[in-house]
Amino acid sequence: MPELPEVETTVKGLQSKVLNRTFVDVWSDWERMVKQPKDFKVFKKELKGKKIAKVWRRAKNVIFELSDGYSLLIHMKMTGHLLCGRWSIKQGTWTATDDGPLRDSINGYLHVIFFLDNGQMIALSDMRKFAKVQLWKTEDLLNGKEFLAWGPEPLEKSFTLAKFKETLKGKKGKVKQVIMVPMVIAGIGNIYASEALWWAKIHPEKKVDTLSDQELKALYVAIKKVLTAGVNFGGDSFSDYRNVDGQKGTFEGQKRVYQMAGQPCKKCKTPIKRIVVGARGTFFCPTCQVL
DNA sequence: CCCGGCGCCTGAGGGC
DNA sequence: TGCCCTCAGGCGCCGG
Repeated sequence: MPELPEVETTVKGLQSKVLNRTFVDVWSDWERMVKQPKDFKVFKKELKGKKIAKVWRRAKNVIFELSDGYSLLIHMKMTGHLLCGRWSIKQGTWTATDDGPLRDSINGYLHVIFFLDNGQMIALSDMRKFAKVQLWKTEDLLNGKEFLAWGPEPLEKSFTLAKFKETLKGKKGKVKQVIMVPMVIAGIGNIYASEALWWAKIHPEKKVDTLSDQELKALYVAIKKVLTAGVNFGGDSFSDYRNVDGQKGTFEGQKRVYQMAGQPCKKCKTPIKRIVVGARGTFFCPTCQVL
């Protein structure tokens, strides 16, 4: 699912394809994905004619900075991904008009398609329909309650060990749950949380306020390590995630625990265990990661 | 205030 | 073979 590395990969792909293009139209067969403005007709009217000046990422959101002081924000949630290609719409259903990114069935759930002025399109494919699309005045977005509340970006230079410790200070609960909260740290989801904790040799259910200085440092290093690897390998290869060309990432070989229950730990050969933490599947080595 | 649980969705997979 | 039930999962929100 799209976490920081997957969203980052999507953003890079978009930067290479859609900068300086202008939105000329937008189609949807599931208009409730557009949350702001709530009325799809208004959304369409406001988006038309806006030019893409910049594409960037904040937390797990893709943000298109547009002309006239607007920004388009897309959160892909679990099964969403953005594809670049060409489609035609007839009687409310879409058809691909080139052999673009529809490489496998998971790409075939297009629910919002943005049309650009050069005939190119950006499509939001999302099997589960959880994705969220919002158009804001950039100023309102940047000063919005939600935007301001997001935690630090773990791959930014300003995210130092001291900053990380400060971030976790006073937090309670199980470490895995805490590092997955967007308002604590941005961009870490279920996959990379399990992976980071394995590298740091910390049990996912260990209370965050009982972590030693050494463990905090190990976790800090591990978070940066797995997210950086995720970006470098173009995102994960085992979820519904696809890049803008419809292809999987190549993180597969880097994976150590996620969805590997029963397989031997890469450090000690103990079978990886699956437990549920905060209603989410969680994978760890019961020997390397003790409570 | 903190934590658990729900809602939004639908394909996959298990049971019978 | 096919139907039905359950589950996964980001994350905001609600209720205890």
